[in-house]
Amino acid sequence: MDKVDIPKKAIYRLSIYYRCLQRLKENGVETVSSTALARAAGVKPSQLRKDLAYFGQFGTRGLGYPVELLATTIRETLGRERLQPVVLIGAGNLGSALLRYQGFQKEGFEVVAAFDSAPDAARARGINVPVYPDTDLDEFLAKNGIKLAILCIPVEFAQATANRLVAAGVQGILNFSPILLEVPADVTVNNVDLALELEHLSYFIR
Amino acid sequence: MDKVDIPKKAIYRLSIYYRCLQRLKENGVETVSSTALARAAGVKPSQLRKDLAYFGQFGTRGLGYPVELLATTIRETLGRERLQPVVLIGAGNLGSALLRYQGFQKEGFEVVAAFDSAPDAARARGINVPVYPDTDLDEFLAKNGIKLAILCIPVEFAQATANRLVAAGVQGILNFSPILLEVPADVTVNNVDLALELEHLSYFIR
DNA sequence: GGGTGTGAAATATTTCACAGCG
DNA sequence: CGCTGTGAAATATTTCACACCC
Repeated sequence: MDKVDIPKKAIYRLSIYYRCLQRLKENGVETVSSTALARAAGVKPSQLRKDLAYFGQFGTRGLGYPVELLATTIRETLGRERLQPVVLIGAGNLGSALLRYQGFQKEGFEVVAAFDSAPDAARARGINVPVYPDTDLDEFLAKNGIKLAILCIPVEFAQATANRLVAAGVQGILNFSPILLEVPADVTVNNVDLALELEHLSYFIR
Repeated sequence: MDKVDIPKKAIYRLSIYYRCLQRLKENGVETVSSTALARAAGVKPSQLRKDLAYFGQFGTRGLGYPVELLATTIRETLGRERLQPVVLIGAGNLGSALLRYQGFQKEGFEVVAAFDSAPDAARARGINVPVYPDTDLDEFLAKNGIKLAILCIPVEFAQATANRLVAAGVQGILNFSPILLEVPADVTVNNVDLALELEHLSYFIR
C-alpha cells in the first residue's frame, strides 16, 4: 500500500487538524494559514504543511487553506466519509462507561452493540446500546460486517477474544487491556493503557 | 535535567517492561534475557538493551537481567517508589467510570478524592472515593500537596481548570478532554483522546 | 506581501554488530 | 559459550529555507 511511507504520527495529527478545522468551520472561518492552524493544533507550521503534503495539495499560496475543503479531504483520507459501526466487548466498569460516554458518537462513530458474558448485569447500568451475550459475538460481527471493535475485558480473556474478532473480520481493535495482543499484520491494534499513561506522567514530576 | 536526552518513548517502554517484570516475578522467574523480555514487551532485544542502558547497567553478561532488581530500579526511575496520590476532576460519565475502574489502584496509584460541580449526583453513582464540590479543589490540592490529576471535564472548562491545577502545584495532568491544554513547561500533560484513537484506527481499515 | 510546497539539512530514534565479560 | 553494553550505521521524523505562486 502507498500508505507505508506516511509517518504514523502524521495520521494521528491529521485527526487533530480535522478537529481544529471543525471548530474553525463552526466559527465561519473560510480560510486558514498553516501558521494559524498549526498553532491551534500545537505543532510547527512546517510540520503541518509537510503532513498535508503527504496527501495532496490543498493550499493556495499567499492565502492559506480552504477550511471546508480541507476538512472534507481529511475526513475522506481518514476513511470517515461514511459512518463506521463499532462494537464494544466487555460492558464492565470501563466498558459501560464508554457506552454512556458520548465522545465516540460525537465524532461520528456509532456503537451498534455491546457484548458481555453477563449481559443482564450490564444492561442494568443504564445503557441504551443493546447488550448481547458473549456467545452471539461472532455471528453478529460476521453478519453486520463489523470492522472496528473496542475491547474492554479483563486481561486474561483479551487475547482469546481478539482472536475471535480477527476471525470474524474485524480489522481495527481499540484495546484497553494492558496486554500486547498478537494479531495478523493486516489488523491494527491501538492500545489505550490508562495506568500506563499515569505512570508515564509520574516520571516527569519531581 | 539529565532526563532530556532520553527519548520519551523509552520512558513509555520502561512502564511496559515493568509490567512484564512483575509478571515474571509472580511466576518465580529470577533472571531474564533481553531477548525474552523484549518479546514479552513487543520490542526488539536491541531496543530493550538500549533503553535500559539509558538508566544504568543492570545485566550480567552471559546471564541476563535479575528480575527483582530490575523491577525495583525501574520503579524508582519512574518515581513510583512511593504511593502517589491522585485526584480526579469531573465525576461525570467517564470520570465516575474511571473512579470505579480498578486499573489505577492496581498499578499503585491512589485516587484520594474526586471533584465535581454536582458532587451529590456523582456520589450516587456508586463511587467509594470521596466526591467534593468543585469549589474545594484548590484548597485540597495545596493542603495535600497533590502532584497528579486526572481531568475528565467537558472541553469548555478544561483549560480554566487546568490553570487552577497548575496554580495549586499540580505537575502532571492526565487529560481526557479533546483540547490542547496550555501549561507551563514544567507541567506535563498526557492526552488521552478516545475518539481520536478510534479515528486513527479507522484509517487503517480498508 | 504573504503563504504554500518541497528538497535538503538537522535531529531523533532504532537497529546492527561486535567487543568484552561472567 | 551466552548475553550484555555500546559505538557506529541505518532509518525515521522534524525543521529549515527558499523557490514559486497568488
